[in-house]
Amino acid sequence: MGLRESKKLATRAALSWAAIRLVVERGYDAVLVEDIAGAAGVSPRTFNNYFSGKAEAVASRHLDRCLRIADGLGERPAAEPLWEAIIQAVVPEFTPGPEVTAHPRPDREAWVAGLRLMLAVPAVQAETLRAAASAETAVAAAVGDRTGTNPATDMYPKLVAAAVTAAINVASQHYYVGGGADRGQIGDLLVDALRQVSAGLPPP
Amino acid sequence: MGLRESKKLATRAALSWAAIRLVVERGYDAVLVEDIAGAAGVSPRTFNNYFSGKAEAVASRHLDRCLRIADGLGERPAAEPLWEAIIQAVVPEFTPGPEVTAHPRPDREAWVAGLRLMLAVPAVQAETLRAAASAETAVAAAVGDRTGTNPATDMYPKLVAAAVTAAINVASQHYYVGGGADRGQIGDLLVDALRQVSAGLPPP
DNA sequence: ATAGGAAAGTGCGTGCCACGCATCTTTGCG
DNA sequence: CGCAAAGATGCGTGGCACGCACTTTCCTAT
Repeated sequence: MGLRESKKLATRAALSWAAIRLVVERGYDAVLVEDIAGAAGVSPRTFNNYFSGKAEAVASRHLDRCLRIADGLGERPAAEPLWEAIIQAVVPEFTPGPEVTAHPRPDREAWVAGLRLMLAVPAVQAETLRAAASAETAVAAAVGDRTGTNPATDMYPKLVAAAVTAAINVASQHYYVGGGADRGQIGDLLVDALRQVSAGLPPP
Repeated sequence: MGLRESKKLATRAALSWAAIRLVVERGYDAVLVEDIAGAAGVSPRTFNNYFSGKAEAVASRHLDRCLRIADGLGERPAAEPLWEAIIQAVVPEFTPGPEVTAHPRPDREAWVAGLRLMLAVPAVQAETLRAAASAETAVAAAVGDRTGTNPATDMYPKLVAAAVTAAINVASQHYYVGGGADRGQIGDLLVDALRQVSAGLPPP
């Protein structure tokens, strides 16, 4: 990768991170595109070369995460059962790295509160869902490779991808919106949700 | 219901219908909020008393449809198995009424082409997904009633609702984006998708 | 029946935003 | 070293979301 592309990725990451940080800290409406661009050290006009709007910038980290899930699924051993491979590909993307867990930041509750507010903004919800949905194509392709099905003709791989997205959405919502953000591990919720979906959701 | 509420519903329906018709005919960017308001016989300012933007107006019919699914599910006999009730609640909402099938309009292919274009607009995709997701609360409540589970504490009813949405999305996409909009019935795709999801999506 | 008040519709003004276009700067390569 | 392509920037414009104040319409309680 040349200098060109790596700088582009760095700018994109800086913009996305700045967008999230500022929105969590100040609230969605109180953050201007100008602020985000400034925080990322770039011109306001350049912001729109990367994202079509504030909401897309905020959701782009979720998009990247879902695309990494598709990649991760493609790299699981072929002998592994499908849903086990899915779980192994999904969970790591939602477990905070050591750089987060090492710092038990005192403002964690403020951060979570800001996150909740951010996720309650309609435009953010919409763009987040769209990000996940657009990544489903890549996930479906990986599922197609693994199961020998064709995403263009069979619904099966697309259904699996959409079901995975659904499980992720429900688990995330249960974790953040419901009061789970304090006591439980989100990874456990994810595993639970994915197992239930893969079991066909029979009435209990 | 008083005159007040029925007028409100009529205005909302008129705005939503006008938005869809104009966007399908002319393309998303070529339609101004002013045009939609004019076609609905209402002031431009009033448009924003009903919808936060063009995209939400376009997606509102899908929102209504998903909410009717929740209602319909609540009215299925309690003895009916859950997933059978779901299928019976979902399918009728996607089968065109006799007022559509009676008229084999000559411009049907143009309409479908416009529809495809409309569904390809990012803002429309995002708002459509958000509409379905917000209706999931109602669907989850109905599932909770039927199965004796609590949407506030258990993920199960929310997972069912999200899985239903996922199946609807995949079947719709397969029908419109894929070439199924001409030969097949969308109802068959929906039944197939819902059955696969309820069977746990085992690899074929 | 009617008066009072709530709810909906409207007009205006404002600030933000998405994006086309032209220009300048940086990068990769011969 | 110099050139062509890609990216960053500045400017201008049309549109949009929404707060606010005012008018109109409808419901309700006396």
